[in-house]
Amino acid sequence: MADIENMEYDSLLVRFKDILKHNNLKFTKQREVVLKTMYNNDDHFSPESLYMLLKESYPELNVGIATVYRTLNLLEDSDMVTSLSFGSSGKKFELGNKPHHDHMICKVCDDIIEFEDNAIEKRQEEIANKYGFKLTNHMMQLYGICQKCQKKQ
Amino acid sequence: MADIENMEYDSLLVRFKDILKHNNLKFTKQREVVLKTMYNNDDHFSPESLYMLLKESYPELNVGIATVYRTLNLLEDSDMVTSLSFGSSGKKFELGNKPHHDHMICKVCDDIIEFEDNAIEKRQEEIANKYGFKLTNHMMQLYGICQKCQKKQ
DNA sequence: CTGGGTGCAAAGTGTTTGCACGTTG
DNA sequence: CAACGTGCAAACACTTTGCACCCAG
Repeated sequence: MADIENMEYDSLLVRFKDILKHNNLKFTKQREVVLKTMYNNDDHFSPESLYMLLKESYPELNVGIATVYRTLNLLEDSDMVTSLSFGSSGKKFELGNKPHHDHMICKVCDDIIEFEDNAIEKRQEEIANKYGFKLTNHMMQLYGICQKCQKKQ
Repeated sequence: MADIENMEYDSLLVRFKDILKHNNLKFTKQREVVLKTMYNNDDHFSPESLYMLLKESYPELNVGIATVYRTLNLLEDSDMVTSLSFGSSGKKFELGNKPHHDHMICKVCDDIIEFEDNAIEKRQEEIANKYGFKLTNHMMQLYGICQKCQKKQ
């Protein structure tokens, strides 16, 4: 997992082009627009919601949902995006240009709050070591009710 | 989330019957057999694998996959089983008769190692408090390569 | 004997794939 | 101009649902 934290858009783009070149893949308008849209609308996207946004923003490109899936999978394989899998109804993807973090998810409004915590990361390493397990990555999600939704009730 | 830790099978059964009664639902052979099978073969089941095991163990009941899904959902709603959602290919369910724990998942052999860690649980509470977030539950999964599979390579 | 439960098959989801055509390098 | 990429629709995998019959209470 290479370090792509805190990169601005141009650097992400360069990195993406590099990955494409190294794999004999081509840089297309569709691929560009997926990356750019995820960057500009910093958020957690379902393939569907990203698809909708792309149709709206670039109607002339006529992007297909299959391309969105293909591009997201490509970006994930290249460690440029990360996916979260919730209970049901598919994954959400986020651009990996931020330091590693985990997520708190509100059960009421589905809002996602990001947080980082080194203490937990460190403890995870210790636990893995104890079991002789070689850690590559993890996912942690805290579920509950966010401040806003608590007040509404 | 009521406390159903460390219950033996009979207590689980009583609890299940109570839940059914309170909701005007019926105690059927199929529902009984799902609970019993999960208890006897303490494991993480996909609906499919549980279904296979049921067909093998109780061929005369002729259980349908739909009933397995319905029963697992019912048990989950009643907080008697918990589900894990992995990257893709659906959820796995486990009976909630053990203290809370999290999972390490081997990317090579798909083996699941359970562990508990109070330090992390406590830290999660602290983080949630910091954001005014009311925590109800969480899931944490560590991905990597287990000891066995490391040796094989 | 009545309302919920079941198996079956069909319908829903979300995601991937085969194909003919289009575009990149 | 030779791949590779794309949109489309069909295929897939997993899960839910409508229905006629069944069974628990």
